[in-house]
Amino acid sequence: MMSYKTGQRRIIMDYLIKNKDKFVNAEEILEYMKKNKQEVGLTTIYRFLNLLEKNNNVRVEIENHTKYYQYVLQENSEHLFLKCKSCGKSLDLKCQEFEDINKHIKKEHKFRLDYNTIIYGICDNCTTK
Amino acid sequence: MMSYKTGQRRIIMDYLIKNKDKFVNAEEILEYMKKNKQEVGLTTIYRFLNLLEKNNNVRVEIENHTKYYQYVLQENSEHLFLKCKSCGKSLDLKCQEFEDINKHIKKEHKFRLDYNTIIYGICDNCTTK
DNA sequence: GTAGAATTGAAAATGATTTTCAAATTGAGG
DNA sequence: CCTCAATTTGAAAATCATTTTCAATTCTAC
Repeated sequence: MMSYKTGQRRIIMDYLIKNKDKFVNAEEILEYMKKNKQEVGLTTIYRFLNLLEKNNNVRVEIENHTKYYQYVLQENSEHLFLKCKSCGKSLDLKCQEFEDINKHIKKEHKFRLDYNTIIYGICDNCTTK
Repeated sequence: MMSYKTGQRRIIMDYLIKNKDKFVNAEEILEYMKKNKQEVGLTTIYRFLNLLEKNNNVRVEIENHTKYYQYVLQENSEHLFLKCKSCGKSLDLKCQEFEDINKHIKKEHKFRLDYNTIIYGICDNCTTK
């Protein structure tokens, strides 16, 4: 496991978990830290985010040359994630159908799915307008 | 449809189609153009790639701060695409199982899948080493 | 304690992409 | 063929998130 029990990493970690339903970027984390008088440098934030990414603890999304991160809780770490390309609405795909797909991909295509993959689509609401 | 029948866009287009099995970046396209004495500026390449992306004609992947593009042929434009995060091996998911998943997502989750989504995993070969 | 390793962060560097803007090309109508 | 407006082009400059550097600080064993 990662050593974020110590130092500023724990602080960054807490922020990520608190915001587990959004995608946040380094700048936003820094902003929050500043407001709450937490001393963390931008470089440290970037370094830790890279670590989390390498360890597959986060979903990563890039928009406008900026990386956004979402911490993946253990309980959701085996579910695919669907997100609307247009409005951002998103959900964990927990139905049986996806368990089946995972099995199918494993058996027939010999791949182990990366559950942090973000699957994109357009939600009904965005389609009809 | 897009107006790439004219000018340098057609040249870029041809290159993308010729390399439809890889992901290529702007610099590689430029390099190729230079070698073949085709006059196309980097700016034009970037502009056209952005256009293709907006029109959902390409799959986009970002690695090391660099965007890589893969042209999506009409015939594959309704299949999900699976790629190994480690070695890059990839395939179009054409089985019935995925047709079913598409229907499921449409009916139960009210999303229209974006077929240009890249689903990541680890292939057998990369898993066992 | 103390040495070695890991972490931190300010400042500078990086580098792919975008913006700007003036020149060239295109295309629709006459 | 012209002509004019709209589109496209590209060189150079600007942008800006991220990485690198490196010296200082903190942590961890022993």
